[in-house]
Amino acid sequence: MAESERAVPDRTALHHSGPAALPSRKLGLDFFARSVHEVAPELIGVTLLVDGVGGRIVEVEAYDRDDPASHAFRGPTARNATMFGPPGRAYVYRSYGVHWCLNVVCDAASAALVRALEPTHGLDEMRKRRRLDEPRLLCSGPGRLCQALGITGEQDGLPLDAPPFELTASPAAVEVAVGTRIGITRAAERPWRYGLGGSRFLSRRF
DNA sequence: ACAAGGATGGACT
DNA sequence: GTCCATCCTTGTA
Repeated sequence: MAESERAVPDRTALHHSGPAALPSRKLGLDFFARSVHEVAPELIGVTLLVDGVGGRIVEVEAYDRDDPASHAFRGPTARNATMFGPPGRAYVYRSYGVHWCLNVVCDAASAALVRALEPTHGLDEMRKRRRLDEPRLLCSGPGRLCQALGITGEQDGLPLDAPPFELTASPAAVEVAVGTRIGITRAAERPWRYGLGGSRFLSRRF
């Protein structure tokens, strides 16, 4: 089969209706106590705030226990301890010695990497932290959004249903684009990247 | 003890 | 497109 004919999931789409009809419903720990493969797509459209600064999640990736690309693949270590703890916590790790990346811990040592937000709250604070004005570049990437929201290793292990975190379900139904994950070498073909296909705030187009 | 390399981003050609 | 800063984690000896 020619490379161009290979079945790629990038144009696939699915839907989630939002966890409830109630607008502004805060996500409790039970939301995260499921397979990351259920949770990750439902995170699209969720508003993520840290001390009131943040926005709407437009891109995430799923990593599970039997996933060669996951930090949890080789079992518990000091770094990934949070992934093996209870669901609903923030797993924050340092990437390339420079950046911080935020994950939402789900069931069974799985987690969803939050890769991009559409900034909606605290734009000025984000601009200050990022030393950059352009809204499009504030949170379009896992390292960028952590810098914009002030997330560091200090938040590793903290529960997501309490300050400084606040996660609020989307009031509306969302169409979710699906694609392959970015920046990994192992298990790179798994279609575990989810996002708002048309968003200008993605780290990369679907 | 040591070397390899990474779930990135910014600068540059 | 390419290069690489920077440092911590991990695998291996």
